[in-house]
Amino acid sequence: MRPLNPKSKKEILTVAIPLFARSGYSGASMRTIAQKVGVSAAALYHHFQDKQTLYLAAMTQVFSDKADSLEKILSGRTSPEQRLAQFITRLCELVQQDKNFSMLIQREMMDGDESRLKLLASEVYYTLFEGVTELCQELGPKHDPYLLAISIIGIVMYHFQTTAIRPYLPYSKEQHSDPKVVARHITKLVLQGLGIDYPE
Amino acid sequence: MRPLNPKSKKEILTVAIPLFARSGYSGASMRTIAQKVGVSAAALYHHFQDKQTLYLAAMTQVFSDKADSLEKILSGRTSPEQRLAQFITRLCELVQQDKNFSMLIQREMMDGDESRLKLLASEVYYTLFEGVTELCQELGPKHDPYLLAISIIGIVMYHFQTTAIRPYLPYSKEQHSDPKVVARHITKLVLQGLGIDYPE
DNA sequence: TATAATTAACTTAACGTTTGTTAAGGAAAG
DNA sequence: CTTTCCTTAACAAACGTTAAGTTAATTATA
Repeated sequence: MRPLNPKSKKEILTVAIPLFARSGYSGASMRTIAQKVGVSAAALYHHFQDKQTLYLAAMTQVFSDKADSLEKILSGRTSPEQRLAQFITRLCELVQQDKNFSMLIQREMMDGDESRLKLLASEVYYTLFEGVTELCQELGPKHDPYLLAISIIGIVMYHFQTTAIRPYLPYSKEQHSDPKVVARHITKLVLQGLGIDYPE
Repeated sequence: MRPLNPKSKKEILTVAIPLFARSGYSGASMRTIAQKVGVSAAALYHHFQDKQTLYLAAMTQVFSDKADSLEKILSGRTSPEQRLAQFITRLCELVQQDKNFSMLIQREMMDGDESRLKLLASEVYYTLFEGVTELCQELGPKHDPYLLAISIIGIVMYHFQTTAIRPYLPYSKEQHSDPKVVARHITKLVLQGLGIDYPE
């Protein structure tokens, strides 16, 4: 009989995303995804042409609208220092609250072929990166804005990438996973690194 | 007939390492590794109990001695500023010249279960991290030394993790991949971030 | 010193499993 | 009566792994 709750594309993606994030493309099988959805493996092919298509749809879904709130901050009319602080804080929150997002970005940067890297760049990074680079230029000519932009984004990403190994490292404390604490640390470091006094 | 050039464990590892780095554990098959070595898949089982064992041996080989040169710098008797500058420069060189190293670290942080994370921590990170944290304490109490240590290592790692996607981002220039340029940028940023004047 | 026994380093062939994917069909909603 | 959303069954290919046999170098024995 026809199922009472037909599974939509979105439901499948919702299940597939964390599986791809945790196990990678080759690590997450169609059967595993199907099972978690509560459906046969063949059913997935009713919604998606093949695994690649499903994977790409998952990527696009995770990436969409993610950069929006960040771009809004970057194009705000407050002072550059405030925009930087807000940007860092927001990025920390984002990365902390949606682990799939940062894990999938990471995987794409390692596994992605040219076409998928282009997708990642255009869908997530490009405009965002442009905004950060321009903000860096505003903040002062002390550093190469490109290198500075990568540094800022990199610090944030890395702090949360290392979450899993953190417990096995010395001096580790719980507060180091708090996005607010991390955000303040990074903001302070970067602003002072730019020769700007950081209030409080 | 018996092969004229019997393949040693090390030769197999030399081939396996870049394959694991590029494709991950499940992405690199025993047959692929064997083919690249120039040997049958079954031959690998003469040298290693199973795939897990081969993988772990590859990890250990890549990680061994990697942290040594860095630890030497950290325990040097020069000024803290100099040690930081040297450390950052050396880490940039290391990560740039052995891509397998940083890719495998990255994969382990994502894929590794508890036992493998412990291996990674004890084999690569622990002593190194301890050294950087202590250096950070010496450099001044302006920041939490733990967060600062992660930030420093993170900036370096991220700069080289993003190499693949770099060409598709705005403002990208070739010099941004030069470890010397990156090292100088990071050193300047961090030292100024600590309120220390960076010479030159 | 010649020869027999052992061992290291493989080979081919096959195993059972899992993989992505397809074919054929069925039930229910519009 | 078509379309949507699924099912079970099956496919060939690739997977990790093992069994059994082969060759050549090494070692032990006579």
